[in-house]
Amino acid sequence: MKNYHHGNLKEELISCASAMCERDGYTKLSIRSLAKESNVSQTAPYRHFKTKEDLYAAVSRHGFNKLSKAIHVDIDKKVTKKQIVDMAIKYIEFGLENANTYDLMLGTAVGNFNNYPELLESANSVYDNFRSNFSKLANDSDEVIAFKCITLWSMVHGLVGILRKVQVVANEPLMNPDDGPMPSALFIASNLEDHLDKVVSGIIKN
Amino acid sequence: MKNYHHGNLKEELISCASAMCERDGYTKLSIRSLAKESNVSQTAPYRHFKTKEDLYAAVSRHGFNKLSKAIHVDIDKKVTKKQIVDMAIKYIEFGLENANTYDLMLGTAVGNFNNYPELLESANSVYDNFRSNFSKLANDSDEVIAFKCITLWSMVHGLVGILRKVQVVANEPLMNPDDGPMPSALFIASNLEDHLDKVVSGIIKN
DNA sequence: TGATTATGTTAGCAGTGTCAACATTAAATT
DNA sequence: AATTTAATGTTGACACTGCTAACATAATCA
Repeated sequence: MKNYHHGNLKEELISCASAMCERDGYTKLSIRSLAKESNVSQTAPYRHFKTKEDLYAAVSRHGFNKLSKAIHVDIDKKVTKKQIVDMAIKYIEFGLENANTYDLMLGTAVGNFNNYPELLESANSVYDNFRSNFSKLANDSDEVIAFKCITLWSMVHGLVGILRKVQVVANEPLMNPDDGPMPSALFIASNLEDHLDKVVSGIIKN
Repeated sequence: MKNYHHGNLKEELISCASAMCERDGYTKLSIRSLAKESNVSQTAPYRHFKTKEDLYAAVSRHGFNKLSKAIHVDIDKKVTKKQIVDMAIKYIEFGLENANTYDLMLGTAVGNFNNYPELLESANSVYDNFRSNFSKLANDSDEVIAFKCITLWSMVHGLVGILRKVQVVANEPLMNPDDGPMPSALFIASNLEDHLDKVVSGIIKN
């Protein structure tokens, strides 16, 4: 019988699941619907993902890899404050443009990254972008660099979350209501640049 | 027949659901398990919550009210930078000590707060704590105040999220591994105070 | 070639959100 | 006070879910 064995199912499932996740949100992503959309039997995915959390971890890893690429800056260039601000903006843009996937990545759907070494590695590579930038900007101890990284990461992570809530929560004239329920990442970024600059300046001053 | 009509079921359901949510996480909270734990029939909750999102909204509102109380500072007192730092620390402590509920509140389980006016009101009351503090600290325009609020809220929100991930993601000596998978809120707070002080200083300087 | 392993399928269990139909009580109307 | 109506509870059912067991087929390797 033809294509009883698919040959490349795992990668196709990850790719399909990633698309479904971003389209409908990870809560709507079911193993059965994924199987259906991939034209395999209900339980075929179980040959590649032991549990649903395994599938989540694979999709999350996919997202972290994408994020890591998105915020990456060339390692040879001299690192300036502006470059760090740029990285922050790219991070925020990723979070807003891939909101559903971001929720999966930074949420609690995958409980403990230690159970998924590959996911851990991909998440670490995001962190490494922060660290390598800060370490080239000043001569700080590892602890201070970690402190700066956490501060900036918290800032941008928080902005991703709050910017999606704030228009709903506060009736402030900060954002253009014509932009719909979620203001465009570009609009936010243009306003944020000054702001991030100040925050980063504060962080750099240690 | 005795207690066919419960009389106070809705509040008991909310209270029970809130406890279950914080105990097991909101994803494990099912209407049926809630009904079971409350000793009513499977579908009794549907008389009070039309959908599961309705139930989520009620639990979330419960959490926002608690958070609002937790970070509230007396309106008569003169507002100092330290007071804002204290508010930030209390916010972070709440997020870490009520992590599962916080995920529900600030996540995407309730899609649009506009569909739940009471929830919106409770979430707004948290925002009002930020705003009222900043507005008493300097003579800023509404836009500037909003900007400061969003910055600080993002910061503390981000810290709640990242501090729960960072130990898993980065192998930095920032936190004491003896504290287990989640470092104690007190430990973090003691380290964070200096840091938040700097961040708040940066925000205040506009 | 033959045995083993990897990868697919079908059938089925327990749990879920939700609805329809019915039962009982409280509240409103006459 | 009696009766109608609405609120609040129950039971039963449907489609969907995560997951497992039992089986079928194909690829790999001795």
